[in-house]
Amino acid sequence: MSDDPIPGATVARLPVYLRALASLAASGQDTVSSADLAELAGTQPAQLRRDLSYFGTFGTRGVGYDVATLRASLGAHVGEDEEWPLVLVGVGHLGSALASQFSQPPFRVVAALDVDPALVGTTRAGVVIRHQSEMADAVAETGAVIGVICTPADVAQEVCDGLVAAGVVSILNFAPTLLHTPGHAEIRTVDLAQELAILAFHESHRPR
Amino acid sequence: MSDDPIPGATVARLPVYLRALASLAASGQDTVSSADLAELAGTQPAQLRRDLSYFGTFGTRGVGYDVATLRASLGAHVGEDEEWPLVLVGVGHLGSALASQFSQPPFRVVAALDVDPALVGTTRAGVVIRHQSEMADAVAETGAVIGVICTPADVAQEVCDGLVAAGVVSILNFAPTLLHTPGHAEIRTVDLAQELAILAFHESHRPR
DNA sequence: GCGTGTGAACACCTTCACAGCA
DNA sequence: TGCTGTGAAGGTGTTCACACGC
Repeated sequence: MSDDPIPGATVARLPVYLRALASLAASGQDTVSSADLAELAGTQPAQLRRDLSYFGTFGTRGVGYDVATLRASLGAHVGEDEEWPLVLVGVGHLGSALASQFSQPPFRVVAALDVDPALVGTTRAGVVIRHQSEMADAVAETGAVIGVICTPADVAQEVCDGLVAAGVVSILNFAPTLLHTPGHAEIRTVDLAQELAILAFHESHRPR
Repeated sequence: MSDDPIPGATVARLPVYLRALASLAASGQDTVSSADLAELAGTQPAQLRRDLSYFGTFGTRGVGYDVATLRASLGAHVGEDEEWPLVLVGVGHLGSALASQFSQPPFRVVAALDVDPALVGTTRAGVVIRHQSEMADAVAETGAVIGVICTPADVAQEVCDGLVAAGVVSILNFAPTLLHTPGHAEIRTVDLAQELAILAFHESHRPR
């Protein structure tokens, strides 16, 4: 019941629930119903209850959920207790944006790499940018566990290979290309233009 | 069979197929099997054939698909023939990155807005940044159809309201917050940190 | 009474496996 | 023979609806 297989769709919603809980906590609310929390998270109440049921029993019937308790429990399951050191490869505009976005707990950018000599030596999110050729050293020294690729698409595969070789097995890829990997690293590709294309599809099929 | 309801999951894969087809076309290949195209797109052959079947019959049994024909047909369904004018709100690092990413056909950034006086008047992707207060005018003058929100989370909702008021009904939101809308505009929220959290979840549940 | 937790029904999506056609 | 197109099967995710406990 605790580490049975959690549906991927449920995992994807956990961060949303956590954010909603954080804002409830910030506004001083200490109890919340599945209806209200679902509303905040953009889901259905039944969906929310089902999702939570994979992790245990948190609510009180007739009352709802204790915000602080639920938040702590979910947070622990998502790994919010540990700190996740990231290595960022490619520090153009996108990389710079992510450097700050991804420096909030439980994440922290501990290394940033680029090939541009003009960028090497400058700072992002409190980290000095090093040259990409130092990847293996940078990963070893900082203990980075998750790699974030923000390079152009044509070099993303070799960057990915380098990260895997350096021991990074979780990779978030923002380059619009499919990455292949020898071992079983986990790679998630976020394709920004894809979302836009989906929007265009719906727009062009909109009933007029 | 042509405009029956297309599964959302299929729609989400179309951009991937189109990119794969583009790279095949670029490399001079004029025919491709479902197995090869699926490989390039990171899917299963049966999946690919099923997806294509929603749009018609494109292949030749025993042979495969004509790259150019398939590409043109899918492209038409996705709206690649028209040009989609975008209005970009919030031109920090993320907005700047998207300005260039989103200026490739069939998309074009036709207006960019920000509140920072230091940014107003400067140029991104060939467009001069205007002050956010001119949103209604900017949309009206440029005919922007899709809005892209790259502002901080705390102002995203009012930006969203402004866009809807200006007549923009398709919105891509990169601020980490849930947007509500009065009418039935279509809003897709891309939460960059969410993907990272999913990665952390898997990493912390990785068998050791 | 009220809201959770959950079996059961449902809808959606993916995969299999093979008939059908070049 | 080779590969597509697709009914049928299987799997995954969502919603219903109600028993249960505060």
